[in-house]
Amino acid sequence: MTARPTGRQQGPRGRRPGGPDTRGQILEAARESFADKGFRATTIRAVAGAAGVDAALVHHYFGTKDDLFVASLEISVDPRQALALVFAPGLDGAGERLLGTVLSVWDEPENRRPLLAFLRSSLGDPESTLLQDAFIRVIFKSLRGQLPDGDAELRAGLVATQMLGLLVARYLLAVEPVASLPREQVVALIGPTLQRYLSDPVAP
Amino acid sequence: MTARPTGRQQGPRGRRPGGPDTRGQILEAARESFADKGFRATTIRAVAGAAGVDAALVHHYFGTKDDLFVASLEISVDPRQALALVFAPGLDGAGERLLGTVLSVWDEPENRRPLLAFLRSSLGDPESTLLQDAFIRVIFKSLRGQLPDGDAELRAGLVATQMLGLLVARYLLAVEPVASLPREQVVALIGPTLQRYLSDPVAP
DNA sequence: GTCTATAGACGGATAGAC
DNA sequence: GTCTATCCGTCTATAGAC
Repeated sequence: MTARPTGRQQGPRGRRPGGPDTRGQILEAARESFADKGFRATTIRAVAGAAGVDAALVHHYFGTKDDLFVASLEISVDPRQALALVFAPGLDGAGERLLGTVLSVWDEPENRRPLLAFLRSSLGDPESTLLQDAFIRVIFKSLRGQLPDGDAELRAGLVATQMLGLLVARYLLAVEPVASLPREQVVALIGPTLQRYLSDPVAP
Repeated sequence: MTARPTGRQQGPRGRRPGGPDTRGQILEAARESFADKGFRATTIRAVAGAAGVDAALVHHYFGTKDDLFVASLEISVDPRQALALVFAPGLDGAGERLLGTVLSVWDEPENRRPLLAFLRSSLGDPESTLLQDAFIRVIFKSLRGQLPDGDAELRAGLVATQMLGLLVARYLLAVEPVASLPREQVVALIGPTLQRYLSDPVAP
């Protein structure tokens, strides 16, 4: 569970690990439901049921449904930092490195569900605009900042189309054979596309 | 309104056009809401309100909410037919032709909302699996059928990632500058990617 | 810490009057 | 054709007992 390392508000003087970690179980059930069904279709009651507790307990630990959603979105990577590492060696090969990094984050089991939850809810519920805009803009801006000026905006947009589509097809819709392809093969097939969007001429 | 040309179940001996086409207004309001907010977040009451009628009338014309959704999904193009036309001249240039065709369909005002509604609801509400699978499989199979054998499945999947991502970024999320780019420029920028997925070697 | 009870809203769908 | 009235279900959230 990724709940521990973040050190958020536990119970006032919380129980030591070893007993049944109810809070963690609730959080895990929430991640699963948000990832599979999105924000709206997820009900507190269902989450509580899956965790084997009462609905009121969910509120007790996490507050409102929005709070629960936010709590279930934590991942173990800072996107800006990861992006900086990708572009540190220069623009050459950045397409492959970018893709490899993103896929390795998504393939990490503890990140998968939070990311899926975020992706699905961003696309499905257009009123998540707060988070959506906040997060996407951070990544987008960060990516744009790594590119040479002039066409940076357009290049970042092109990269976004291919990257977004890959994530949707591979993880959200599970379109075969893309979903089952080993990571290295995806990088070999699609990395060059990203590289072209990053460094090929785009002017008319 | 695309309601006329399809000739579905009107009232038993329906009114001639000229009066306020209530049914059409309801349908238009439904398309807008489904496109903007997805299936779940759309309420019959809100649709009725936007159309200036009572909620019961919506049921009277369209039956259940699912029926209304299905009714709002009609577009003026048969995907299989369009695909066949794209691939008729051969594989050369099929990437650009495919992209141009898809974008021209999406840019048609009367198709835009039905397509958006379908895309948003497919991605957001995973229980639309019936429609989702039906439709996507039709397109996917149709596309695959146009490709030389061997890697057809993989090529179709790769094309899907780029196409899907473009549609999501351009129409659903409206990521700039991709959303505002003229169609021809999008074709020039992304068409070659599709062409490579269609005809470049993919074997290791 | 965990649950019972309940308030308060909202939404889909139907019956039937006009 | 259009609306009023209403039933029934589901959901979030809170107060408070154990």
